[in-house]
Parts: sequence; structure tokens; C-alpha cells
Amino acid sequence: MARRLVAERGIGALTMDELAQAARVGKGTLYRAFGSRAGLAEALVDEAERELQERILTGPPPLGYGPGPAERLGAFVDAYLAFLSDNDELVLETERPGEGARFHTGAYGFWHAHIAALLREEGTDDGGLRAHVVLATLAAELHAHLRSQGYEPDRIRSAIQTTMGLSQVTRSRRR
Amino acid sequence: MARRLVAERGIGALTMDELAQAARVGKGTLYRAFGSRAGLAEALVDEAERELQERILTGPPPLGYGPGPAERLGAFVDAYLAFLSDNDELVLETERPGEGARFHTGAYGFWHAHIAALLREEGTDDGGLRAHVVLATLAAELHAHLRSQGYEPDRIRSAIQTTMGLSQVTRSRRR
DNA sequence: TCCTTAAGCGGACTATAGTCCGGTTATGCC
DNA sequence: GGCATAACCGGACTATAGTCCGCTTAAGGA
Repeated sequence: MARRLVAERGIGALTMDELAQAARVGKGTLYRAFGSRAGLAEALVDEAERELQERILTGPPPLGYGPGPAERLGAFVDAYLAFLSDNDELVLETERPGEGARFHTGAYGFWHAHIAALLREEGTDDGGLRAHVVLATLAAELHAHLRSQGYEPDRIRSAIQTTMGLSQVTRSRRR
Repeated sequence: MARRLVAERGIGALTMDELAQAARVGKGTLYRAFGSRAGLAEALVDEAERELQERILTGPPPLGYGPGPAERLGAFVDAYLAFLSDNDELVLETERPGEGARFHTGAYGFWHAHIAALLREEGTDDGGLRAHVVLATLAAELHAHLRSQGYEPDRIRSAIQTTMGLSQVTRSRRR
């Protein structure tokens, strides 16, 4: 519907009332369509998420199938961080609410399944649980904070990967 | 003041109005004293936090000074997880809000400094940044979710420690 | 003791997410 | 084409965090 109208203006400081008004629609309709503010943000990042998921499922290595699981994991972290900094505000909105909303989105399920599979493939115990731990490291709020502290994306990527003991993917090793 | 009155009832489903009323005080007073809902929760976990900090600073090894940094890190993760499950609801409240409130509490600063120091002592590069990554792994929301999924504390601890490549502290190794 | 001034209090007020119900429009049957 | 029914819509309403200002009470001076 009017998602694009809305996406163009940025969600940050917009209230749901304003959004509804801008979309020429009642608030009830907005909520029927998206369920919540987080749901709306989710819908707005959806395209970028799918694009990344596509690259994982059918794209070229190292993100897609091909190299060993360690390389793919490194590539995923890399790609996810790029996705995060491109979609900053919306992902933040997506992950905000109280009752662990983050964990119940479809996207979270996808990332989790992907990481868990790679960890198992690597021979790790308890891949499902460890995938949650890896994802905690990729929380939008953390990265918003780190960016605000002036840390460079490359340095962040590298810190996460070494902390996790992931193989250092050296592509795009600037600095 | 009336913190105890309040602590006894649990914060979870209480509104600030109810809290003020229960404390026989106006809402303005409540906000002057604590600044926000998160601030109130912070004040309520304060004692438990200090107790843990005390054990780190002056208590016996492996949490306190003594063994190598790797052991101390493992012990910290262990102790922090225990603290988290004892103070579940309050810490969650503390970490909730929008503008990265979690990162601005005094307690976060302490944990961060402690971890960063241990990492540096271990000879790690970029200890400050990596300490943030480690702390992301200890977010209250994640652990609330994991508990709700039925993961056992020991298993969680072990997953975090192996993910981080921390030395496996074997004390309290049930299962 | 009374008056002046400062500090602190409390509850009415605002902002905003999310709900709900009465009305309106569309659909299908006669 | 007209009516019964269902689907959908919109905005008034509710819940709740956080703000603000007028009033009360305490402190200090004469």
C-alpha cells in the first residue's frame, strides 16, 4: 500500500498517528495491516532481508554454498553487518519491544537456522544454542552504540569474528 | 525510601502510577528520585550488582584477583549468569529502553572495564571493543528467551564460553 | 513569632502505542 | 435492482510513561 510513501520519510521520529495520516488511512487500518510499530518496521526491511537471504541460499560463495562452514560464517557476519548499517533505524525499531519480539520474527528464525546449520556442519555441539549467542553479537542496539562511539565497521567486524573464534575472512581488509 | 515496599511486590506488571500510589507518594516524586522506570529498576538491582562487583574486586579467585585472565573471565561469565537469573525481571527492565540506555548505566561501565582489562591482560587486541561484544552475549533479553525455550543454565554457560573461546571453567559442571 | 524565600511534592497534563466498536462499503442472493 | 450479510475501515478511546506547574512545607532572618 503506502509502505513506500512511508519508507521515504524515515521512521525514526514519526508517530503512528502521523504515519497513518500520511498514508491517508485510519490508525486501525495501519494496525490491521502491520500489527504493531515493530511489524511495520519489519515489513519495511523485508526486501533487504530477502535479498540477503537469497544470496545465502543461491548466491555465490563464500556467502552461498561452496566453501567450508567457517568461511561461510565469516562471510555471513560480514554481510549481516553491512545489512545492519544500511538499515540501521528500521532494524532497531524491529528489535525494540518488550516481550522478546526480536526472537519471534521470521528473519531471526532464518538467520538462526543458517548459523546453526553451519555450526553443526563444522562439528560443533549445540549449534542451535550457539547460534543464538552469535546472533546476540549482531544486535542492532549494540551496533548503533558502537557506531556512535566511533568504532569503524571493519574493526567491529574483526572484533566479532575473533571473539567468536571464526576464521578471519580477509576480503575487504582495509586499514 | 519505599524501594523495599516496591521490591517485594515485583516490578513486572506494575505501572508507575501503581508504584507511586503504593509508596504513598506522587508520581513526580517517584520520577525525581529515579528519573525513569529503568532508573528505578537500576536502583533495585543495585545491591546485587555491588555485591558481585565487590566479589570481583576483593573476593577470592577465580572471580577475584589471582588466577590468569582466562580463568577470571570464565568465572565472571558464570557469576554474571547467576546474577542474571536471580534478577531476571529487574535487569530486563533496566536494559529495555530505546536510546541505548543499557550502555549508559554505571553497572555496564563496570562490567565493560573489567572484561576489557582481562582481555588486555590476556594480550588481546582491542579489548575495549571486544568487551562490548562479550557483554552483548549476556543481554538479559537473550537469556530470558533462552530460559523460556527451556535451555538449562549450565548448557547456556557452556555454549557462551565455548563460543567465546574462553577456557572452560569446570567447576559446577553438572550434567 | 511572623514574614520571606527556597525546596520539595503531588497530581493533573501530555505524548504515544495499541484497541475497539459503530458505520460504511462491497458482495452475493432473490 | 434491491436487500441481507459480511468484510473492512477509521477515528474515538484506553493504557501508560514521562513532564510540569501551582501549592505546601520547611528554613532563615528580623
